[in-house]
Amino acid sequence: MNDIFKALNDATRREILELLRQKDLSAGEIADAFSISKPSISHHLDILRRADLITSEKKGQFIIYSINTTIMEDVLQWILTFKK
Amino acid sequence: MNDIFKALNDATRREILELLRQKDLSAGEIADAFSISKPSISHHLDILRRADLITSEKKGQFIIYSINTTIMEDVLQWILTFKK
DNA sequence: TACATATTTAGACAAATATCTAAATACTTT
DNA sequence: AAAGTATTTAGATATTTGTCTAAATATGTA
Repeated sequence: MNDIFKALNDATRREILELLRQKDLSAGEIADAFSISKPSISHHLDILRRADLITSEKKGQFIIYSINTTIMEDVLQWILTFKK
Repeated sequence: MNDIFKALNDATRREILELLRQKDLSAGEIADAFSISKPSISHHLDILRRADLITSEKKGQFIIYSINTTIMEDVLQWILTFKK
């Protein structure tokens, strides 16, 4: 739970999730969407992956990232305990 | 939105919200629930208040904190865009 | 008014974080 | 095999963050 909130506590990472919500993307494609260096994006992807918010799969020369929405369920449940 | 995720990105602050979910508490009562100093708790309360996750009201010598669940709605909506 | 209680503000410090450049690794193509 | 492309790892650095102690502010009570 700590890892998830930590991962979500960064605007760049939240934007990465919003991109991946639409479709799977390679690390390079993700990096192209931002004006920060590829190593920095790689680091963000690592944090998201550790939190299980995304998964990665090697496709030849590329590494394709996908969102894992099931983990969002945990956050959802936590938030829901406050509603009402 | 950034402020909210920032506020939620700390186990102590999330526990404070869980306490306040049950009932309003004074700053001192909140501090008593943790083993960190009162100034540190005061700082956490400030961050939660800035994020609008809690409100405070002076009652004589005490400051009573209450949870503001309406702000949780924003997080909820953000999370929900990822479900399904 | 003087003292006690409740809370915050100020200032310092160590740990964590986001970023960068340079180098390493892995795959593809010529 | 050599060169090019994609991505990560390593190491450095500046900023942010969580915590502390000491002091300040505000309220209540003797």
